[in-house]
Amino acid sequence: MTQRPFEGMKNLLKDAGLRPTRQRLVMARALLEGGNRHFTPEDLHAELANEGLRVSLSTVYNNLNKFTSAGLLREVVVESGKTFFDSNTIPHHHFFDEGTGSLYDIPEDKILIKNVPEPPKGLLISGVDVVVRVVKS
Amino acid sequence: MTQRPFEGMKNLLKDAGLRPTRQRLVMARALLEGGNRHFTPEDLHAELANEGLRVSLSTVYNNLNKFTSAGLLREVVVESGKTFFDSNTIPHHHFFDEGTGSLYDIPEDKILIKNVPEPPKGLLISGVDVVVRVVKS
DNA sequence: ATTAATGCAAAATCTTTGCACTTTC
DNA sequence: GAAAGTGCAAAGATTTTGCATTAAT
Repeated sequence: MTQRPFEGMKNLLKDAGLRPTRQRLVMARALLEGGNRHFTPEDLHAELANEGLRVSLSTVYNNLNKFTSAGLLREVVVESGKTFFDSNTIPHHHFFDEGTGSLYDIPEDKILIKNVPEPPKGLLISGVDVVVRVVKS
Repeated sequence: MTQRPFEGMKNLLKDAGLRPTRQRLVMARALLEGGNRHFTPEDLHAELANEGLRVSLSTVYNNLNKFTSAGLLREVVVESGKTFFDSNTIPHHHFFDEGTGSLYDIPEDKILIKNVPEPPKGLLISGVDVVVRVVKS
């Protein structure tokens, strides 16, 4: 994991074409410093609030979307009605615990996928997502 | 594809522990007669309305959920904020066209998946879903 | 100074629920 | 006639948007 120096966050945002506002710096630090994270907008908003960092919920939503468009985050779809974001943008797969709603990364090269058929005419494969659903045993 | 006889629908529902009401028969016919289908609750509601078959949207939602619990349908999660149902309950995978929102089945045995890692402690694999995202080429 | 971002409240989705009425068993 | 299902309108939950204010270039 690249432990990004504090000052680097500003450049990270600038390089992504995003103005380094206080709110975005706070979000970027929480998300991109340290290890891979899976979270909903609410999760992040609550976490920041807990630390006394106030960023409005709509700004959290708006910026998570901008971060995602800029390639800083990735969206993971595993449950209808909830959006998860993933700070790991390298292609990879997931375990999804249906009971708790927790996600766990599976490195892409751990799973062998072969013989993916040709897509329908006029379409190109943009990505392959594997979700391994798990339940309490 | 098993073309279920008209009368069979009643038994299908009964066998699933669901009272064969007019609304459920109408839904079951639309969904389970003929080939595999992918649809949202809104899709189905509009389709029925088009044919002059009135079933309230809440009843469509409620019954799609009951059908799913009963194993008559399956839920497919590919896009946050939208629930897709699939009348094909046999395990299989999907192409998802991000542009149009269309789903296409991929038979389970077409794709070879190997080396799925052990799930985290205390968890058991309940299913493996592969979504092949495709875009206009 | 210009342009973009924030925060709030309001609106837009999508889905579930409470309850009186109707249908099935 | 008891139990379950329906339909409506209302409530929930999640996400986006309009707009005045504030901050970044």
